[in-house]
Amino acid sequence: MKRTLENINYKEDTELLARFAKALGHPTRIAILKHLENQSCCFTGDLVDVLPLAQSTVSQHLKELKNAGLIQGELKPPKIKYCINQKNWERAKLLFETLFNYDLTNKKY
Amino acid sequence: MKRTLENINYKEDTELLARFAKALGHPTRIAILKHLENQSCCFTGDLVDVLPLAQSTVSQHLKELKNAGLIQGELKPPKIKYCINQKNWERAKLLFETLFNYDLTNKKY
DNA sequence: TAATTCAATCGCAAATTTACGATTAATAAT
DNA sequence: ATTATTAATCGTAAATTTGCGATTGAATTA
Repeated sequence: MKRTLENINYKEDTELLARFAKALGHPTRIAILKHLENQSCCFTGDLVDVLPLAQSTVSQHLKELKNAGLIQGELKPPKIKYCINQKNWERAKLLFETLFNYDLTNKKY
Repeated sequence: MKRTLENINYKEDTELLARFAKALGHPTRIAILKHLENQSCCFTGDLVDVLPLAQSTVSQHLKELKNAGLIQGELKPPKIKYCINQKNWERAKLLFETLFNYDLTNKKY
């Protein structure tokens, strides 16, 4: 963005939720996460086989999911085993639930 | 993106979920939606007062939320009243739930 | 009719995202 | 020691996103 002289401070939860949402904001990354849910874990190569994208592109998507904290990689040389980061996955789940269930939780009484 | 000669076809739900997630992928837009949940509905001007952003920028964020189907605008000349699009909101909620509750719904038995 | 109000849109600039091929680094196998 | 395998990273290009001020269009009010 341009001319952003001062940064905006949103609530921490808002920032975090947006971060998670942004990471989920690409069909390839949704597909990766769905695959990880099915397989529990998998190697980068498995995903390259499944997705119609170059290895470097898949690697980049994995990096973004990792940076957002949604997945984690474990070294199994020379491969890397990726799994969903359960702790942050639960965190994300709760943040989305809070957003979508606002009416039920806060407006009923 | 570059050199995308053929488009990738993901499942419809995957595409839709990614679309919703992308729209949620900015703290300003999360803030707008939270505000709409609190107020039920509001005018663009209300949001401009609340957010430390230019009117045109807020308008752009509203446009993205509208394009994703998460909100809808109702003409109340010369103002425009924005509300959450309940139908699509529910759709989004379900798609996120399906993603996050995969283990529970599909792996328990 | 003219002035005012509200919000979308335009035009621009900078940053970020998406994608690819090529290269690199690390490890395993020969 | 050399070769092969795996996946990250680099460099590049194009598209998209984010932000702003200025302008426009629509409708209300004076």
